Amino acid sequence: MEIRHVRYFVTVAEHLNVRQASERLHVTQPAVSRQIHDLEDELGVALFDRTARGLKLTVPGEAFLAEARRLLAMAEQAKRSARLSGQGLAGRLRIGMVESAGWDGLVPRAIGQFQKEAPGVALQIEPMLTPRQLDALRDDEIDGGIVYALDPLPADVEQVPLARHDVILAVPADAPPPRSAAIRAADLNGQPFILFHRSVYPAYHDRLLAACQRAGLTPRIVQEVGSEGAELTLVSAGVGIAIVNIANLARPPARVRFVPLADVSVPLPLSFVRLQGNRHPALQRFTDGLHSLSMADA
Amino acid sequence: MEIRHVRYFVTVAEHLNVRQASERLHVTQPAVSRQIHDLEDELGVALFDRTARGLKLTVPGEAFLAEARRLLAMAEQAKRSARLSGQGLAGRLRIGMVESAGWDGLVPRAIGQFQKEAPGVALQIEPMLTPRQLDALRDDEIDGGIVYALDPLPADVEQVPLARHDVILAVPADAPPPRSAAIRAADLNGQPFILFHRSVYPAYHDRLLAACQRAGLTPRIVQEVGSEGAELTLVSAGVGIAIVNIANLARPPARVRFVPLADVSVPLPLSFVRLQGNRHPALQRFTDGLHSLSMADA
DNA sequence: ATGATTGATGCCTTTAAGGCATCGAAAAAG
DNA sequence: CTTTTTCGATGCCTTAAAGGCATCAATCAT
Repeated sequence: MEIRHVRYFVTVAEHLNVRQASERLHVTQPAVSRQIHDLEDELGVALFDRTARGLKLTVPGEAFLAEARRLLAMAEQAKRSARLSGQGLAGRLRIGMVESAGWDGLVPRAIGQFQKEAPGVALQIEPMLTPRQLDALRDDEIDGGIVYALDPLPADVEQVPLARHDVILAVPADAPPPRSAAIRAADLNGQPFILFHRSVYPAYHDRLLAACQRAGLTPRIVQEVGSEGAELTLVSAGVGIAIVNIANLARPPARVRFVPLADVSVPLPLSFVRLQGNRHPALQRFTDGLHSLSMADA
Repeated sequence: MEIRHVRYFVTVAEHLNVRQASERLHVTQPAVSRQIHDLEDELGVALFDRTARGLKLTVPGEAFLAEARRLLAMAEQAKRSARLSGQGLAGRLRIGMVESAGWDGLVPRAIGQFQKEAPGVALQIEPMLTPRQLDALRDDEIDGGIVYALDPLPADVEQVPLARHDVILAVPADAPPPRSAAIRAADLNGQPFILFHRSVYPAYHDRLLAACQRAGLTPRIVQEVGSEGAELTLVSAGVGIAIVNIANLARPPARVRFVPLADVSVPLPLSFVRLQGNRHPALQRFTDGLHSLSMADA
């Protein structure tokens, strides 16, 4: 039994007339007649009663008709599903993302645009720090990632540069306002510092401290925490000050004031990454969207 | 796209190896290879990534695989459904029945046996009087009927004789017991009679009265009702006596006593009827069951 | 290096679907 | 009641497509 048999059968059952059905199917009447007979032979059951005025469905014919209609619908569904998936318009797309990338700038715009042009894709944004994302890519837990590319990336990882973030000083809102618009790092020696623990993101940790050293600052670290969010919580509480991602300007905590640092810079290249040769169509569509938006920005 | 393409695809997807799949499918490797390519061409999507070590499903391939499995299952289901229906082992069977036929004898046994051998068939028993059943047969409201064949049946109705019922006298339980085992009709002249209205079943009505006349009884009818059940209700209430179907012996009302009539007989040939040429497989199976049981009885 | 896999391809055979002409039966029209 | 039309079925041939065989190129394992 092939789909053709089923298609012919349903058409004949709808017309109860072989000739009309054959016209609709764009084949000759004997061809349809024979296919119906072949189908009946295979099923071992008469699907129609033949009369001089046309055909009449038998009881097994009616039973088969109901199933046949569902079968044809499902065949169409299968084709559509594969095609949509091939165009990146259906399925699931798992994207890892450093939290700070989502608050403003290119990334939220890209996500919005993608959901508009591919509403059939279930976009799963997974908040993750950069090192974890690179592992997740390998283990096929995510299809793409939005990371800070501090270390050189593995050779089989493709990269789309998105933005360049940097760091800024966060101080309690009730601290005395700085004398100038930007603070010099050396003036912060002795102040209580809050920092994330090195294991969270070693490369970032190392570069941040190196930049401070270069500017003549050896921060007196009073507390180490697990995330940048936790740093800002402690700054809000007045426990100390911290050097954090400039992206936090787009989501300022009420009790924190941000102050530019004149002589400390840790370039944070925000990038979209994916495994080279990954042919996931929705991923390709997402990548293209990012590309065109980052072109437009530049 | 034909079912063959889908079947080949699923087999290849399960082995991720064209040669192994081709062995399983009992065709050569190039044949499978080509069918998969044809399918991909039609869908406009690569379903597999080809590597030197074998194949790997693409994202659209995975999407299609899920649908393809359901499609194959449904194709099998459709075939099975038609075949079972053809053997009278699935579907629905609507049987009209005069109520009194179901209480005892061949009919309940036949129904029980049928449900045992064809549990997939939904057997719908529709209680109906004989004239209504003959109309219902015509209008395709029922597939077969269990009737009293008093009048000659229409030419296009087939008949399986099942049993011969007759009539019996029903009197209130608290009436004085009869002097002899059987009563003579003439002794009932003047007694209050309850009868069903002629329109309910004219042929039965006429024969019953004719049989009474022959035995010298002109019943004094005090009430006409719509069914035999209603007659027995009034007999229970002591309103009068009635001549009813002997099948009521198998379901005696508490306040009614049945007494044989020595000289009144209205043969009631219980028959199974169906339209000639009706090829309904479950109906055929049901008819065969009745036939074999009625043979066994005789 | 080399032999053993892998899937792909060219060429041919075989199978089956499709087309044309026609048949026989039955209903509709005369 | 005959004639005509319409119905699906069938025989014969053509065409299209699936299948088989031999072979290839690429890759991996030895």
